[in-house]
Amino acid sequence: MRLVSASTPEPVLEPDARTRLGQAALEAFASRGFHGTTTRDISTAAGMSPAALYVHHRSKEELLFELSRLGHERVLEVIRAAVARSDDPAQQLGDLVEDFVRDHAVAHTGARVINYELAALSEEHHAEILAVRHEFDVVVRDVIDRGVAAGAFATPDARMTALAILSLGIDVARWYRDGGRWTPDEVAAHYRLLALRMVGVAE
Amino acid sequence: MRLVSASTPEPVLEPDARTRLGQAALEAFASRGFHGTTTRDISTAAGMSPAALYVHHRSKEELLFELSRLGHERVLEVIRAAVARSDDPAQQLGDLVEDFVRDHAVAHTGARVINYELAALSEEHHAEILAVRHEFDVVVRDVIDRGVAAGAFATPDARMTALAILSLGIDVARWYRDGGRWTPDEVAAHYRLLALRMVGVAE
DNA sequence: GCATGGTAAGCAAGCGCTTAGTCAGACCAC
DNA sequence: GTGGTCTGACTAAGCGCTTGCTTACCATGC
Repeated sequence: MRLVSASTPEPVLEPDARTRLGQAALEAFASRGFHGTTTRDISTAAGMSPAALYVHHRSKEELLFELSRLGHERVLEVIRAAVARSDDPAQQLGDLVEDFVRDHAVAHTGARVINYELAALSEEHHAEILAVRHEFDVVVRDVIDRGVAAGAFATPDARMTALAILSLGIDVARWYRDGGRWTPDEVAAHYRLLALRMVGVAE
Repeated sequence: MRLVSASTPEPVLEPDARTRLGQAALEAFASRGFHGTTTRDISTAAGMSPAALYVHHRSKEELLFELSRLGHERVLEVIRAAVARSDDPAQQLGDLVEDFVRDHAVAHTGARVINYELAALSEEHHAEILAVRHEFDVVVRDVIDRGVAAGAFATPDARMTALAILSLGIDVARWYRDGGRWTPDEVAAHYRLLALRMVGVAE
């Protein structure tokens, strides 16, 4: 979040105040929700006074919006990059699901915020985020459509199948816990198989 | 919720105060979350003063707990009934998913509360709800285990597959909107197919 | 000598919940 | 039936506290 300043190299261990506030807010929003989190929770966790939040952000809502926007754009980049690695629809869908799911397991804190705190955004900010989310659908649906056109996939409703595949990944953010039964890679690999089966690809 | 009183038959159109408070709370919690909902929101929507809430419920949290407990027990009954209708694992899993998904689409308001407001419960109440949710996993896993044992299903990890199938249904509550592109029955039928494919049943 | 980044103190509003009391109907001796 | 008592649902008012956010001010480094 901070512009690089060559004149103050500073230790990597201590991120700047703006970043610390963002991290603290992300964790608080993920565990207690936007309305369950106070500005004092955030600023205290970042080691600052309540007023410091307003030096770096206009409001609590705008801080959520910024975290949400950054998170959504990062995830969109993840799935676009996965699709770009191949021309084969089955490979594309498999890679997309694997990367999407792994990301939701590894970054489940952030993923919880971007998936479950949308309703706390202002109307304008909400609309802006929904536009990015719509791109998720488009990317997945396009891959499925191409797979169907190539005869590799079979599904009675590509749009609903795309939604279901994204659902699978999103819900990982809800239930995944660090140090639980599975690693992110294990979940990702299994979900790749499930998604390919959902579109009718036989092993 | 109200005990029948023969001496005051009253019109069916107007539920009693306790029920109205419950319905108002469910809708408010679903759309704004537990912490985003005030006791004044709830009581006003039920057509009463703020103090009326405390005539029928000990606290806002206990009202959430009661809604959550009732909702979970109802859903558990839905999936148990679906499994009880057949002895064939494929039929059982198909029926279970179809009924579970339809329920989450039709009753998405209640389903949002029971799936996404757990963190607002007290520790004791949370634990009690988790016990019911564990039963969901057990029911689905048992069906899949029996299908695998019978040679009807094939999956590298029955436990994770069970979780993924429940995920699919739970996430319906997040995205489903009344009057949207699909009816609950259409979603349920499609998800039945997806779930059966996920366990390796070919059409 | 002035941005930049921070704080102490506190404001107005809103919060969950309580208190003291009203009122309609059920109950019952007479 | 009638008058008296009791009970349970409900409210007006408000308490003590917390909320998001502001203001006035201070320290540091270019």
